[in-house]
This record gives sequence, structure tokens and C-alpha cells, in this order.
Amino acid sequence: MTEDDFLSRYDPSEFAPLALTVDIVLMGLREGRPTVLLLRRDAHPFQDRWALPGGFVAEREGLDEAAGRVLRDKARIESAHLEQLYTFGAPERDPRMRIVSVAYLALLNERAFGEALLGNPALLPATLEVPWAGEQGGPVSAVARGEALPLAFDHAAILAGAVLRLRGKLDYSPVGFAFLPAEFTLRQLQDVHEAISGRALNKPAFRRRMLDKGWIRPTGTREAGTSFRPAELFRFDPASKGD
Amino acid sequence: MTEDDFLSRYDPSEFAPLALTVDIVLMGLREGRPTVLLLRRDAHPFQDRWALPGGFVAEREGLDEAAGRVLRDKARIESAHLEQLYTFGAPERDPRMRIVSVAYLALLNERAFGEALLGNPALLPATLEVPWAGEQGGPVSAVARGEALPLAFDHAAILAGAVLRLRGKLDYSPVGFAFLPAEFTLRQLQDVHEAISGRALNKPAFRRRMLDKGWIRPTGTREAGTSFRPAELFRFDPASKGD
DNA sequence: GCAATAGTGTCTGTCAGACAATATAGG
DNA sequence: CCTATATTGTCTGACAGACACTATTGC
Repeated sequence: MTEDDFLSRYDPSEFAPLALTVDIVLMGLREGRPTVLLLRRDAHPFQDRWALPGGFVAEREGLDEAAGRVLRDKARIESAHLEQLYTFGAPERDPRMRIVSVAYLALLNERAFGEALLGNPALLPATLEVPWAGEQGGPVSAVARGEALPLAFDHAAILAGAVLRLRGKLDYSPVGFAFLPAEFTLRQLQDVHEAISGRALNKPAFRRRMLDKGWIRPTGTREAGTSFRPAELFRFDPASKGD
Repeated sequence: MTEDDFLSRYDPSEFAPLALTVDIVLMGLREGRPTVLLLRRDAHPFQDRWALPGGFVAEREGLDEAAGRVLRDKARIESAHLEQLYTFGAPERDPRMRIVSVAYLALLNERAFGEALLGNPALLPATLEVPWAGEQGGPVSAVARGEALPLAFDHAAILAGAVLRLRGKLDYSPVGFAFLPAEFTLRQLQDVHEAISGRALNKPAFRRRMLDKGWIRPTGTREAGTSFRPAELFRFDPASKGD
């Protein structure tokens, strides 16, 4: 493909206006429900609709790097589990010009979620309502104060993709620990799994499964401040494998 | 994020040279091994190394659309299972300029694989050698005529991603049928699963599993031309669900 | 002791692997 | 009948769900 290739390097499309952005699904768990952080758009297009935090990819910046920067700038979050989700590039997805967006998923534990809210008061937490609908997931809506928020661009599709990705990885990857602090009880871990999968789980079976997988290690300490029997604290053991 | 947002629309990065390409992993099965089709690079950079077929995304073209076009132009394949894999955008991945590549995975059955080879004789089939290494997969090499091919750009990483994606989806999605003709025997389907997962499977268990999943329906006919008991032919039943 | 939750033991149904038995094509 | 492969039957072990039981804390 010599000449062919050579010529295509000078294809006009190369010089057509094109921008690259990253959009980030900032997800945490609130009251047992997956919750995302959204920003209201003040300008056209999609004025007054709600959008994922995002930003343009800089000239000498990698994609993961850009996502990390957006995380810092828009939510004051220094570190979080961050993974690429999918790339959206329909020509008309942004009416202004061709903007291709690489969507990322960031998972926040309770502390990071709270810090993000403090760091940027414009962020609105919205509960993800996922009609369990079949099994492969259906449309997702983001709800705040009892009302479904109108979303900008193709951001509803991005949210749906985020939920599917999480559900798919939950069982065979230790991704669920990203929602928890360093030390946690088995009940907390089970709550995470129930929130993401959207269904109740059996306690003894869950405990067996987690211990058998070898993902967690007991710390030897127990939680404090309960008025009943305190649960044992565990830590994620990255020495296992996966993800 | 009014003013902020407004200003960022005019960020210089928007006008920095940036190109968008799709690269396609054309995968089929040959002699029980995953095999991909590669093109030799005649020009710099990475001259004489092997690369995935790819092309620039045109001005008013969606990403899936661009991938379909590359499939037609470079391999004369009219239709195939095509899914987006991952987007690679390290700033220096192409020494000439910033080129972001959206990788796609195309699955070919035996007929499509043969047609591609006829349609473009420059395509070289290379066997994917996947050292089973642990479980999450390791580095992948593409081997032809007994030798590992030197790959261009970050295409080795793309191949590794393709193998992982396939392995991950095989059990809970009907993706394996993309490698087979419309009618097939259970033995053929099992061969596909063994080739992708890289391990031998139990015949009765495999048969039960496939029938229970409801993905396949018997056609009532049997294969012909065997010198032994002919196997029943099945069809993929898309009425089930998933993918 | 009481309330509340943590953690364990046990039964049972589902399902995959192993392996053997039966079925059927061509010769 | 013989060979080779398809297809089915059955046993067994791994494991998840259900549910009841025991343990431990604050009060």
C-alpha cells in the first residue's frame, strides 16, 4: 500500500476541522444506588441540559492523561480508578463541528465523591435509574430531585455504556473495590455489588465467593462504633490478579 | 462552566494538526488457530514492518462507517461482525504527527477470510500466538512462516486487546457464531470455542451448554460427504438475546 | 438478658467434567 | 461386521441459594 498510503496521508480529511475530547462518567454509590456527577450546560448547544464533565485533549497529551487532568480540574480528584469506555464519533453529534469524544469511566469511593462535590459545587449528583429490562440493559436515565435530567449530546448513551461495562466486569474483576475505602467490611462490599448488579445477593454465598476468589485479606481488626457485633475489616489484595 | 467552556472551544489544541484513523483486526480461524490479516508497510515510518489494515476517517463519516469502508476497500469484504475495540491516542504513537486510532475487531468466517485473501493478495495471514500466561493474557505475537512478524506502531497492543475481548465475550455472548457459516455442526462450534479460549473442552458438556443457552436451533438436516455418521446441522438463533 | 447484626453449618438444586454406552454413516 | 464419529446417559464434584443456627457487641 505504498503510493496509496502515501497519498492518503494527504487526504483532505486530515485538515478538516476536528477536535478530540474526553468525557468522564464520575460514578459513585449513594444510598445503594449508582450515582453520577453532571454539569449543567450554560451555553448552546444543549443549553440547560446536563452533561458529563469533559475537556479537550491537549496537543501533546495522551488520552488517559487528558482524562486524569479533567478529573483534577473539574472535580479536584487526585486519583481514582479510571478506564476507557468507548469512543463516540458520529459526525453530527456536536452541531458546531466534528468533535470525537473518548468516554472514560471514573469510579469514586465515598470520600472522593464528597471531595468532588466540595471541590466543584456546580457538580450535581444524579441517580442512575436502570430499568432492569431484560438482561443486557436498556436505556438509562439520570434522576435528581425526583426528575429525570435532560442530557446533552449523546451522553445518555455513554451512561448506558458505563452501567453495562460495570455490570459485566463486576463478577470476574475486582473493580468493585474502587467504590470502597482501603478497609471495609464484607457487608459494605456486598452493598456495592448489589447496587451495581441491581439485585439482592445471598449473604453466606457472597462471603464464600469473595473469600474463595482470594481478592480480599482480613486485617485482623474490626469496625468500631457499632451498637452490635462489629464486623471484621478486610483489605483488597492486589497480589491476586485480574483487572 | 459558561465562560470556561466558551474559551475552551477556542483552545489552540483544536487547531493543532490531528488526524483520526480506524485500524481493523481482521480475524478468522485457520487450522484451529486465531489468524489475522496484515499488510506490509512499504514506506516510513515502520517500513517493512507489518500493520493492521486501516484508513483515515473521512470528514462526514462515522467511526463504524469508516471501519466498514476500510473493510470493503482493503479486503473486499461486504459484511462481517464489526465492533469497536479501544482507542489509542498516545501523542507519539505515530512519529509524523498526532494520529489517534480507533481500533475495530472484524470477525470473518472461512468464506469471508478466503475472499479477503483473493480480494487483496497483499494481505498476509498471521497466526496469533498467545502464551496462555496467567489468565488475563499476556503479549501476543503474530507468526507467519514460522517467524514472529515485527509489527508497526502499537499494533501489537491492539492484537492483544482483540484476543482479550474475544475471550471475555465468548461465554456470555454469541460472538463465536461470526466465525461460522450459516449452518454448522456442534463440533465446528466447539472448534471455534477451543481456538479462541485456547483450551480443550468437554464434548457432552459443551453440547448441553450451547443447547441450554438457546442460541442455536437444529435445522433438521445433516452434513453430507462424511464417511461416518453425519452430524446434525444447526443455525444461530438471533431471536434469543445478547451480544 | 435483649436487640441487632456478624459469621457459620448444612441441605439442596444446578451444572460442568469425566466417561461409558448407544447410534449411524460408509465401506 | 468394522471404523469413525455423533449423540445420549449417568455419576460425581464444585458451587450458589436458602435458611437456620451460633457468636458477639452495646445497652
